[in-house]
Parts: sequence; structure tokens; C-alpha cells
Amino acid sequence: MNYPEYKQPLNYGQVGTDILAWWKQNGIFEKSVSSREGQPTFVFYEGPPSANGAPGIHHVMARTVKDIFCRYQTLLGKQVNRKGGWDTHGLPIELQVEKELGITKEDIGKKISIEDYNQRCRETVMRFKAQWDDLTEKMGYWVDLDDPYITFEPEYIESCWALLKKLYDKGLLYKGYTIQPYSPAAGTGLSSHELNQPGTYRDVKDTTIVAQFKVKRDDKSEKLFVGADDAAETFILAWTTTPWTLPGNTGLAVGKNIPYVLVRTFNPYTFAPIRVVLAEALVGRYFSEKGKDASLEEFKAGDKVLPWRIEGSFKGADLVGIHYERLFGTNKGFPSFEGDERAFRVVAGDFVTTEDGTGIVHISPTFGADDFKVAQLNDIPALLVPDKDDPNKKVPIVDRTGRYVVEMGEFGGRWVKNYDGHDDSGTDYKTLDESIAIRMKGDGTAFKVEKYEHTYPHCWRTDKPVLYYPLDSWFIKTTAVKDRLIELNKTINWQPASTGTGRFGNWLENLVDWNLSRSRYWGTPLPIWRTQDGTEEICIGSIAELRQEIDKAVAAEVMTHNPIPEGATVDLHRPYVDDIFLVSPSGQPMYREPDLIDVWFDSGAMPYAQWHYPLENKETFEKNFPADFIAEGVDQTRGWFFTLHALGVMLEDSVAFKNVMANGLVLDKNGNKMSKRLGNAVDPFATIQQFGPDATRWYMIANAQPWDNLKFDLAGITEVQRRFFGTLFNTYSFYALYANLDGFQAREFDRVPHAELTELDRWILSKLQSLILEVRGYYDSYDPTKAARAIQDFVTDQLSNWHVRLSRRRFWKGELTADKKAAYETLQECLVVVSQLMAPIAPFFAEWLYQNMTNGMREEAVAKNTPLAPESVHLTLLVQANETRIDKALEERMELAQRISSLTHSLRKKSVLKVRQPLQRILVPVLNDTTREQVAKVEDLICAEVNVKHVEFLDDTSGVLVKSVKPNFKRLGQQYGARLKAVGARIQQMTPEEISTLEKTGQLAVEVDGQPITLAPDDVEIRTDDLPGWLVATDGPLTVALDVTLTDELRHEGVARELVNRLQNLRKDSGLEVQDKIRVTLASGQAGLEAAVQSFGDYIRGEIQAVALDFAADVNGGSVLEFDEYKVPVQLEVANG
RNA sequence: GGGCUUGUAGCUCAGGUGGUUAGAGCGCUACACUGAUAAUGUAGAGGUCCGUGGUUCGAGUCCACGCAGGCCCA
Repeated sequence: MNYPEYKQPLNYGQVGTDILAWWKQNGIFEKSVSSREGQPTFVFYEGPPSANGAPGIHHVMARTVKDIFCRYQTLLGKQVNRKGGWDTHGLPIELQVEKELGITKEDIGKKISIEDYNQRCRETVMRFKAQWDDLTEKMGYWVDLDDPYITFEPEYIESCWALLKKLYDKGLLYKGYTIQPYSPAAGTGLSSHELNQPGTYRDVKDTTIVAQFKVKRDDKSEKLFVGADDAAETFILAWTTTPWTLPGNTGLAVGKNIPYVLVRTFNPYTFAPIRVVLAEALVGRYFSEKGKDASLEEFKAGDKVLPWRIEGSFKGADLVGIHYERLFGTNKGFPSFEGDERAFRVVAGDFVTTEDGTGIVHISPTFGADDFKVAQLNDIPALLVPDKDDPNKKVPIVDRTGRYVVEMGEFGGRWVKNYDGHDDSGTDYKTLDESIAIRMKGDGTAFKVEKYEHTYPHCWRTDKPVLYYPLDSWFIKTTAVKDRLIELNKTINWQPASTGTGRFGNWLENLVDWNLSRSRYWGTPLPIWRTQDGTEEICIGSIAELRQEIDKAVAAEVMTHNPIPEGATVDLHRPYVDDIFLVSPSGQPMYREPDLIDVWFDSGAMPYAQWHYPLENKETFEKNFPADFIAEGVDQTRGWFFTLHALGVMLEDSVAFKNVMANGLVLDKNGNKMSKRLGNAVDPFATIQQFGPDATRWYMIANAQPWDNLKFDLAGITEVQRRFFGTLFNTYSFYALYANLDGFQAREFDRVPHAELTELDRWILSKLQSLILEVRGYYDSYDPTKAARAIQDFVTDQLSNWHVRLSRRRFWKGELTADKKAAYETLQECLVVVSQLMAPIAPFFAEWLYQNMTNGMREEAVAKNTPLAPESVHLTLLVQANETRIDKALEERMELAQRISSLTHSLRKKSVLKVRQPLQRILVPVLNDTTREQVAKVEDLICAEVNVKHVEFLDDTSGVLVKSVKPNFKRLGQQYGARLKAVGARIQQMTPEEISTLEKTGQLAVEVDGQPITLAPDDVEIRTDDLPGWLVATDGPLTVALDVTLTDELRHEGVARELVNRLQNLRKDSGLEVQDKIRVTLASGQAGLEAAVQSFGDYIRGEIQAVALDFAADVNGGSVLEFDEYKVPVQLEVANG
């Protein structure tokens, strides 16, 4: 047997297992890299997964995408090194450890030492590594698992340090602050994780104030003083639920597109005449309908209803730049302020809404994240006071315990909220907020004071309200290279493009500095040591440097001994680095800045740190930077994609990757997020085992574009398996069955010359070349879905359901003629090429198909070093399309044949004439010679397919054609515009004479709405979709009629065919082999039957391989054939030998 | 709240630059075919192309505003 044969159905899971074992045994992955040594490289970066959880089905998705392009580039002959990696630091691991130990962050350093805690993290983080490796292998993701980079290893961390030092030396690393949730009572910052604990958000009743900010009159604000014929001042209104932040106000934010109005009215507490600015949508909150346009002159102090009227309206953008007076200035005993000219002005903020308040937001940059951001963006300084310990240092007006600093005038030293638990039960007790409100009412700067209930986050430990407070943080100054980041991003090929321009592009446009600090335990420590006063610091860039500095510190007696002498193993994690003290040039001890760095720095550093660059392997790094291709989930946009890009630009002034695919999420079949809790998560191992890795991968890629979310439905895999893999397997089985019967073995040499092939063969080979071009194009442009769909359509529609179906008879009978050989060779070529084209997506099945098809050719291929010499499809070079074989006219007429056949089938169906009944002819109207010639060339195929004797063409000369016209709206629209409807209607009324004139003379003059116009042939589409007296079927411009006249001869032939069919079934049911010869006896006495056998005896005997076919009066003990009106006993004997 | 993204048949998806009758596969129904047979063909049923406005002679396609789902960020 030249070609292995298999039982139906094929066990695809087993194919996966077998091929995997074979790959391993023969080191195919290694060979796929080593065999490309010296060739151009394709650089791929593996985004490191974290192995602290079990892999899910979505990982199969992401890794399939990665694998496809690495395999494809290998098929193109490039060398694709694929170093695996593991992400090992970060909060999720810490949380998991804490959960398992039943502890909280509080307990670290108390119930458990940092050393033990980190040890536990280290053990936990790789817990699922074995499962990950297993999945990687079983799904066929080729990546080097033997030598991965691991982010917790000392060399990796050392590389990160070296990179940080580079940034430090470029002045891109600095210490600043960021606004974070802070618990004054606990004296600690709170993570977003802690803030998301249940019960932290609570309803509280706070004093709220709508404050009046007095506008300074100048050119910019003149419009707010219209008709200012009196002493009325103009104020901007802003609402706050935290009045204690008002003395710290240095700006006001409006929404650029929000409409605002200027309202003339009175202050409800001082009754002074004023004008105020607020959002138009919120006027109703502060002013009653009664007071609208009421007389301002008649208003008296103490009146309940405030009269008001609108005196102007503006967009937020019109207000930007207006200056106002500081609310609590030095004149009122408050601290002095530097930078007046930049502060106390109106800016635009995209966070401003008209949901509540006044549509204008009060900004105090030290006490709100939005405030801080908008202030930074607009260069608005914060109110700061000198630190009492260090006059060089500036601190906020609230200290770390939650009380005002002493400089705060009459409120100095007061608690912002009750953080110390003092007695606040007295009836005349006033909170700071209330005191401020009273003061402002008196000053005429409060427009409205009221108690308001809202939700506010609380510290989960102390139950006290959270303070948004500036905390020290280390930053990478990404804003310094913002323009370059944007510029270089435009050179990256994003798939889909919108992620690059939109999600990522917008993110870069609004870039802020990268906050690197994390107050945690398990991660890369910040390699910066500082003196107590912060005046001297050092950034360490390597273990060697650290060792040297320690020696200096030992010499200066800052340390007693060097804990990491030459030759000792080094762990750069906490707590070890915290116990290292260094000495400054001036002899001061230096302590490590306690923070860890953002884990995203770890992964973003992988292009360098995976090679321990810049400490060594300069050449390897340079050869592998930047990456040609990376792929991860779209959720990584601001994670890995950003840190890779940012570090690439800052360190190398280059992109870090040239092509990137951001794939979507894998949801359950109903479109819900998969989660273990909901029980709708799909187990990747079970899926792969049941359906095999190929169908799983193929389904994921073919079903939807990778960047769309995938609704994962196992039924979809079944469908792919049946429709695509099943059909391909059947096609192979068909080939194998007959090739083995004929003892046929394809060779790369002595093939039937292409010119001698039949139309059908040249057609499928033409289609095959087109497919190669198409699929290569899709892979090249990172569109695997279209590649998969094109392959699938070729296999099912063209190869199986047309070429093989119409070729079946060529394989069945007779010797190995040239035509039969051509049929084998054509199918063989198609299957081998398909195995190559599908190999990136379905690597196991492709291997299976390739080997089954080519193993018999291997010896000769190796000897002569031909394209099929490689033992694995993944080691081959992807075939190039032979464009000289592409015959568009042939492809076109084959499509005509397919469509005419389909139409004829449909006519047979309508006339209830089964395909086995031969018919005389079909009629095809043709309007031009080209169509006629095209159809004529495929007449035989059509006749065989639909069982008619011939195709008859009807042209103009037949005199039976009825033509109709359809307006070509596209052309006409451009020419006639608004008159199109009338012109179209006129065209549909064209008479046969007019059509004829247009055809013959190439133009036709008609009148539309009294205006003469001239129609050209291109303005209409002429077709014939009716043949009077005939039943017709139409498909676009094609029309077919079927001659249903039955002659005796046709009837007899129909009977003969039925007979053949029944006898074939009988052969099969009797368990005969295809090659067995038989002897048949039929019961006599049925005239029609006997006549049919008389006329078509040779045909019948040939088909059923009968040496004899006779009638006898008495046939006993056999079967009875039933068809049409016949019922005939039959005897069938084997006649071998 | 912001950015991005998706919305077309029961399900999964196609529908360059606008062109009048919106397609495929699966599923369903019926009929046929049957040396590939757990395959195949034909036909039928099934659509407010998420909604509302607008641009246009003409909108699934372009614009605006919404609605619903998703992701990321606040």
C-alpha cells in the first residue's frame, strides 16, 4: 500500500497525539529553526504569561495567533527563534499567597517575615508551569520551553536595573508625587484592590458648599460684565462635597462644549447684587421659577425668593483663560502663594459634567486625582507650604495625620475629618467644613450651603474616610519623549489598525508620566539609594556596581560586612536589598528607596533582559531587536504593548516591534465572559483531546477575525471538523483507496505535462495557483481568518464538490491510462499544496496529510534534493504560485458550468425528473459569442453532470429570444442625478425594437420629461430571462431551459441507469469487492425492462462488471429490485476465476 | 464619565470606493442522489441590516445623536 488508509471517522485527537510524539522524537521544532541557520530572521517576542493559574481556552486563542505567523515565516525560509518566558512578579501572586496563608498585607513583617513571604511567592508563581507546558505542546504552539527567560531571576532583575540606570542617567527617572487614596488614621496608602473591598463605599452626610469665585475684570472676562451699570460683582459658581479643600483651590475646570449662562441675581446670605456663571442645564437647581425675570429693583434683603435673569450664554471654551481672585488669600491670614499668574484661572477638563453641582469643578491639585492631572496638564501650581522639618521641602496644607498645617490662619491645626477620634458630640461642635461654610457665608463667597448625602470610600481598617493625598512616587518621564512615541507608533503595523490609531494612539496623545512605584514585596526593587535628606542619591546598574558600593560602605563603616562578596549567589529581592546601606560621597549613609517597580517594566524590558543585555550578549540583542511580530490580547494595549514601546523609544530610539496583532476576548457561546465562578469556562485540555488541536485552532481562526471577540461554541468546532476536516479527509481517503488499488505512486518526475491535462484538471490547478497567491497575501498582511476561509472554500467547494465529484469516473475503471494518471497527479498536487497552506493553522493535520501524501516519494526526493525532500511539512519551503497556470477564462467558464448545472438541477426538480433519467437537451440563450464559446468548451462537463445529451444555444437568429433591459443605475446616476428616476422608468419601458436599435447602432435617442437624451449600451443591461413556451430558471444574466420531451430511447436509458444503480447497491450489500466480476439473471416478462436491457446491455454490463446479464422465466432465492413501475426478482453470482 | 470596539436570517459570519432583488455555512422542512456514504445535490421557510434624524436621485454602506453588549481607563 502506497498510501495509508484509515477507518472512518478519523480520530483527530489521536492524530494530534501521534504527530506530537513524532515531532518530539525527530526534533522537528529544533530542525525548523536550525535548518534555517544563516537565512534572514523573523524576530518574534513571546509576551510572558504568568504560571500562577491554570491556562484557559483564551490562551489557546492568543497562542494560535502567535504560532501561525512564526510557522508561516518558517515556511518562507526565515529563521524564527522563539524564546519562551515567564512573568513572575506582581500583585496577583501576592494576593494568592495571602489568601492561601490567610493573612493580609498588615501581617507581612509581623506574622510572616518578608523573606518567608517572598519565598512563598517564588514557590507559588510557577505552580502551574507543568500544565502550561503541557498545553503549549498539545495545542502545537512551538516555542522554546527549555531556555525561557524568567523575570525573578537575578540576571533578569540585574538587566532591569541596568536599564533603569540608563534612564536615570538620561534624566528620565525622577521622584515626584501622585494623588492616591490614603488613610491618615492608618498612615498608609490604599491600593485600588483595597478600595474595591466590599463595604468601603458608604453613604455619608457632608456639608457641601457652592462657592463663589470672584472674576477679575479684564479683556478676557469683559463679556461677563455686560451692562455692568452697578456695583455687582461677577462670580463663577463651583460646588464641592469637601469644603476643606477650598482654601487649597488654585483652579476651576469647565467642559469645553458645555453651555453656560451668566445670571443676574443676589447673594442669598448677604443679599448683595451679583452675577454668577453656571451651566445652563443646572440653573433650575438654584433658581426657582417664581424668581425668573422678577424685578431686581424691588428685591429687599431678607426676601425668600431670589429674582434672577439670564444675561448671557457661553460655551465652556469661551470661559477658558478667565482669571479669578483667590478664595482665602494672604489678606485673610492664609499662607502666601507663588505662581499667581499661572493659578486661579479657568481651564477645560474632560471630566466635567452637568450631572450635579454647577457644571464647574473646583480644582485643588493636591487633593484629587483629576485635579492633579488637569492642573499638571495646564501648568497650574498647587498651594504648598514649607515643611517644618525641612524648609527646602514643600508640603500640602494638610499633614499626613489629616489636619491642617499651622499656617492655615484661623483654621490652622484643625482636623480635616475626625481622624483622631476626638469628641464631636457637643451641640456647638463645628466640623472644619462647617466652620469654613460659616466664614464664607460672612464673606459673601458662599452661594449655597447644605448637607448632602453621598457615597464616599472609607479605609477598610480604620473605618475613617479616605483622603486623596499626594504620596511620593518614582516616575519615568515618558512625557519627555511623547512626540517621538507618537511618531514611531505611526510606523508600526497594527492589526487591527484602529487599535494602533485609536486605543493606543489616543493613549499616547494623553500620556502622563509612568508611575513606576509600587509599595509591595514581591517584585523588582527600585535600585536607588538616598541619603535621609534626599540631597544625595545613587542609582545602581549592576550587581558588580552594588558590590563595589557596599565595599565602600564597609570601609566607611556604614555596613559591617559585604553580604554579597565576589562569588556568592545574589538575590536582589526584598528583604535582602533593604538590608544594604551605602555611603554617599559626602559620607552620609544612604538607604534604598523602599518601593518596588511596576511589573509592566519587567515585561517591557524583555527584549533586553531575556539576553541579560546590556550587561552581556550585545550582538544577540542587536540581531533580535526590534521584533518583527508580537501578538497579545487587546487588554495588553496599555500594558505590555505600551511598556515595550516606551522602553524601545527611550532606550534605543526605535520601535520595539514592527507588526502587532491585538486579539479579542474569548467569551462563552452566549457572549458572556468566561469565569470559573460561573462555570462557563471551557477546559482547553478536554477540548483539544475531544476535537483535536487542529479543529480547535481552525475554528478559532476561521470563525471570526482574531481581533473580534470570539463567542466560543463547541458546536462550531464540530462543524469545522465535519465540514472542512471531514471533507479533506474524505478527499484523501478517496485518493488513497484508488491509488492503492491501481498501485499508483505519485512522483515528482515524469508527470503528465500540464498542456496535456483536461480542462477540469487545468481548472483546479489554476484555482490552486490563485489560492496560493491569495493565501500568501493574507498571511503576509496578518489576516489569518481570510487565509483559513479561502483554504476551506477551495477544499470543500472546488476540490471536493466539483473536481473530485466530476472526476470520480476517471478513477473507477480500467487500466492506469494517461488520463487516470493525470487525475491522480492533479489531486495529489492539490492535496500536497493544501497541506502546506494549512500548516500554520492546523499543524498536526497538515503534517498527517503531507506525510501520507509524500512519504512514498521521500527517498527519491531526498536523493535528488527536491522541494518534497523534508520529512516534515513544517520544514518545507512554501510553494510559489505558478502564475502561467492561472487561466481566468477557464475559471470563468467553469463557473458558468457550475451555475448552468445548478439551474438545470433546479428545473429537473420542478418538473419532477430525476437525474438518472437522461434528457435530450438544455437550451441556453446567449447574447454574445464569447459566452457561447465559453459554455461550448464545458458542454461535456455540464452534460455529464446533469445527464442531458447536449447543450443548445439560442442566439438572435433563432428568433425566439425575448430580451429585457435593466437600467444600470450606477452609470445613469452619475450622468442624470435627480432625473434618474424618470430615466430609469423610461428604460424599463423600452420596446424590443428600441433594444434592437440600441444593440445595432450603439445608441438610442429617447425623450424623458420632454427632454431628449441619448442612451449608450453601457447605460443598460440587456438580458433574456424568458423563453416563451419553456420552463426556465434564471441566475443573474444566465438563463436555462430544459427540454423535458421523453423518447423511448431516453426512457430505456433511464431504466438502464436505474438497473445499474440497483445492481450496484446489491453488489455492495452482498459484500462484493470493487473488482469482483458477477453473473446476473433477471426475471423475464416485463417488456420495458427487456427492451432497455436489449438496447443498453453493454453499458449495464460494463458498469456493474457483469460477465453475463440474462433473463430467465424463473428466478428464485434472490432479491427483488423495485423501481419506477418495475418489480423484478434477480439472481447475482460471483463469476471470478 | 472618557477612549476604542461590536450590533446584518434561529446561530456563526461575508457584504472595496453609496446603485435599487442584502449573501454564505450551520440549523429547520421537503424532495432527490448514492462504489467518497456519519458524504452530497436541489428547493422552501426564515431579515424593520439596533433605533432616530440627516446628506443624496439613491444609504446595510457616509454624517450626527441615541440604545445595547464588550474591552481599557477614570
